[in-house]
Amino acid sequence: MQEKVLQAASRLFAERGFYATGMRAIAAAAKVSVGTIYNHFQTKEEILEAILCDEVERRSKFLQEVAKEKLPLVKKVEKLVAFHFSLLEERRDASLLFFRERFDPNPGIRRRLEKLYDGLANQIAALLQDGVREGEIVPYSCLDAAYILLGMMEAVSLRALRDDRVAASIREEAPKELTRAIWAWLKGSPTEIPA
Amino acid sequence: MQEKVLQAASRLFAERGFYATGMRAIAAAAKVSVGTIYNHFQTKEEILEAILCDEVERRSKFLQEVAKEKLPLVKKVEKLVAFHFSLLEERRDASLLFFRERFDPNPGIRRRLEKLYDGLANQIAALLQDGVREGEIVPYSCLDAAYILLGMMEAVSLRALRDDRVAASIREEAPKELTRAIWAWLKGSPTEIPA
Amino acid sequence: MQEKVLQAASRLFAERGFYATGMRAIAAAAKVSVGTIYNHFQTKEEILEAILCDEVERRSKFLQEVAKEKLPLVKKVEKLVAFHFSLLEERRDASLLFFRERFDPNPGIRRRLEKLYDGLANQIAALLQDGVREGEIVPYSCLDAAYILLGMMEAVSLRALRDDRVAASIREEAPKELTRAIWAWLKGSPTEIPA
Amino acid sequence: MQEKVLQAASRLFAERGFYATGMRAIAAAAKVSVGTIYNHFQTKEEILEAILCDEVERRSKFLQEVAKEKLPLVKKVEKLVAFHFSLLEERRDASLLFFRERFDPNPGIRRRLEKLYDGLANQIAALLQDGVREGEIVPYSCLDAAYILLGMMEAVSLRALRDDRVAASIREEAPKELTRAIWAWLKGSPTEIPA
DNA sequence: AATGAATGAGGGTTCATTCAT
DNA sequence: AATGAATGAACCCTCATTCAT
Repeated sequence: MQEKVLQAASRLFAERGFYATGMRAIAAAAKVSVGTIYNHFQTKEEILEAILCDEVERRSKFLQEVAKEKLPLVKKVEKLVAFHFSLLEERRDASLLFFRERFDPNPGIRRRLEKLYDGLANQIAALLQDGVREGEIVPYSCLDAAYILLGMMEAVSLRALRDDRVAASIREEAPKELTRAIWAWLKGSPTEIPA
Repeated sequence: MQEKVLQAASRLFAERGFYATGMRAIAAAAKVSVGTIYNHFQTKEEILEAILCDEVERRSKFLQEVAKEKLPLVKKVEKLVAFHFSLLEERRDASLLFFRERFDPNPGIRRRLEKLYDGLANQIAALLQDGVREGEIVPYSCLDAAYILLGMMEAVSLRALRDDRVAASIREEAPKELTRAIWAWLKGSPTEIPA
Repeated sequence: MQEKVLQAASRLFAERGFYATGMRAIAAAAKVSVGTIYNHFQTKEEILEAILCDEVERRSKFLQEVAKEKLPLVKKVEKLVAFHFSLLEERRDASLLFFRERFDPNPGIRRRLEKLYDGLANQIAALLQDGVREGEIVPYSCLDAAYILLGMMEAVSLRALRDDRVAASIREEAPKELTRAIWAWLKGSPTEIPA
Repeated sequence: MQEKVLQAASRLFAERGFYATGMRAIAAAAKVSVGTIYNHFQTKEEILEAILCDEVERRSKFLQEVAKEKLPLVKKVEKLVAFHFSLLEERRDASLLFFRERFDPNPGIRRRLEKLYDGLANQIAALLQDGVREGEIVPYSCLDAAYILLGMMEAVSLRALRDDRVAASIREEAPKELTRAIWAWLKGSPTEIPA
C-alpha cells in the first residue's frame, strides 16, 4: 500500500510539483482512498520526506559498500558517478524530486532532509579522506570538496533530466566526462589556477 | 513602495518558500496593504519574477562587462565565480531564490523564469565560445557547458547559504575550488584516469 | 444535504440577490461548511442553476401534461397561468429567482439559464402551434409569442411577489386578468381601435 | 460631468451587468478619475439609481402630459405604448437596465426604485380610472390593471431588445399590436373568458 | 484497515471607497 | 473640483486533514 502511494506521489510531484499536487490526486493515482493514505502517513510532507529519504538511503547504502571495498579512489569516484547516473535512469521521478524539492517544504522537514544530505556528504568526505591518507590526492578540506563534488553531479543531472536529445547524449557521456573532470580537479593542487 | 514589497517578499520567500508565503504575510512585512501590492504587481508570481529578474540583471550586466575585457578565459571564469559568491554574501535571500525557485512546476511561471535563466546561460555560452575559438578549451556544446557551469555554482551555493560552520568554510573555499573544478571540466582530457 | 443548501440559497438569493449573497452566508444558513457545499456543487453558479432547473422542471412537467389533454387552447392557457400563480404562492423564493436572475450578464451562466428558459418557451410554442392548426388563434411566430407570454407572467409576478396590499390583490386578480390579456393578444384583431 | 458618467455607466451596466462593472471601468469609459465620480455620486448603486430614476421620470413626465390632454382612453394608451417603444430605440441601454437591474441591488435602493415604479403605475391607474368614469372601459381594479399593462409592455420590450431580425420586426409591429391587445383586453368584461 | 463526506482555515485576488495631494 | 494610489474587507474556491461509518 505504502509503495503504491509513494510511486504515485513521486510521479505526480515530479510532473506537477509538490504544492500543485493534492492528496486527492495522489489517492486517485494510487487507487486508494484519501483516508487510507492518512493511515500510513501523517502529512503530505511526510510523503515527500519518505520519497527523498529513500533516494538518499539508496545512495548512502551504495557508498557504504564502496567504502568497504579495497579500490583506488579514482575507481570509487567512477563507481559513484556511474551509480548516480544509473539511478537517474531507473528512478527519474524520484531523482528529479531529490534535486528540485529538497528545499521547498517547511523549515522542520527541510532541516531533516538537510541532515540526510549531510550524511551523504560525510560519507563522500570520508572516501576523499582515505584518498588523502593514501596520497592519491593532495590534502583537502574534504567535507567542502564533498559538497562541491555532489554539486557537480547535481548540476549535470539537472541538465541530463530534461527531455531533449542533448539530454540523452549527456546522460550517455556524463559518467565518463564527469569522472574525468572530478579527478582532474581532485588531482590538481588545491590552489593552482593557470595564469 | 515596490522596493519595500520586493525586500519583504525576498526575505519571506527565502525563509518559507514561495508557495508557503501568503500575500497577507508579504503585505504585513512590507507594511502596506494587500491592495497596494496589487497596484504594483499583477500577481504573486510577478513579485517573484521581479526579484529574480533583478538578480539575473546584476549577473547579466557583470557578464557583459567581463565579455568586453581582454582576459584569458580562465580568468573570466574566476571573476564570474568570485562575483557570484560576492552576491551570495551581499544578497543572500534573493540569491537563494534565484537558485531554489527556478524549478517551479507551474508552467506559466516556469517558462518565464527559464527564459531569464536561459539569457544568462547564453551569455556564458558566448564567453566559452570565445575560449573555444582561441583554443583555450576543447570544442564543446557551449550552451550545455554553460548550464552545467551555472548548475555547479548553484548547487554549491545552496549548501553555502546554510548557517553552519561548513557553510562558512565553503563560502571561503568554494570560489577557488569551483574555478578549478570548472576549469578541469572545460579543459577536456588532460588527466588520464588510471586503469 | 443538497436540499438544505438549495433551500438556504433560494432564500438568500431571493432576499439579497445572487451576487450579494456569499458562499459563507449560504453555508451558515444551510448549517453546513463551505467545503461541504463544494462537495455537491462545483460553483456558486451551479447552485443557482440547480434551483432554476428545478423550477423549470416543475413547469415543464406540467406543460407536458397539459399538452396531452384535449382542451381548447384558451383553457390550456388558463391552466398554465393558474399553475404559474400557484407555484408563486407555494415557492415564493425560487419563483422569484426564476424570473429575476434570468438576465445575469455573466455569459457563461446566462447561456445555461437561457437554455432552460428556452426549453419552456418551446413547450409553450408547441401548445400555441396546436391552436394555430386548429384555427383557434391567428397564425403567429409561435416561439416569439411564447416568449412574450412568459414575459407577461414574469412581469406581473415580480409585482405580485412584493409584500403590500396591491401585491395580494394582484395575486388574486392576475390569473383571470392575465389569461384575458393573453387571449386578447393571441386572438388577433377582433377589436377595431376607434380612430 | 455627471452626464458623462451616467452615459458611460448605462452602456457598461447594460453590456456587462451592474455587478460585473467596476468603478474603474466606469471612470475610464467616462474619461474622468474614480475620485471625481465620488464627488458626484455617493456609491455605485447611486449611479444605477440615477439612471433608472431618469428613465422613470421620462415616462412619468410623459404620462403627466398625456393625462392633461382631452383624448379618448384608447388614444392615450396608443400614445403611451408608442412613447415607450420610442424610448426603447433612443435609449436602448438605459431601457434595458430599467427592466433587468430593477430588482438587483440592495433592499434599500430596491425599495426606492419600487416606489418610483409604483408612481408610474399610479399614473396609469388614474388614466384607466378616467376611462372607467367616462364609460370607455368596464369597471376595473385599475391599479392591478396598470401593473398588468406595464407587464405587457415589459414582456414585449425584453423580446424586442434582443439583437436578431425578429426583434427588429417586433420593434416595428409591437406598438400597433400591443395597443390592439391591450385595448381588446380592457374593453372586454373583466371576467369573460371564452368557454 | 479502509473509506470519502465533512470541515474550515486559508489561498490569491478584486473592488468600492477613502484621502492626501 | 479633480486625481489615483492606498486601503482592507470580502469575494469564490481549494485542500490538507479529520472522523463517523
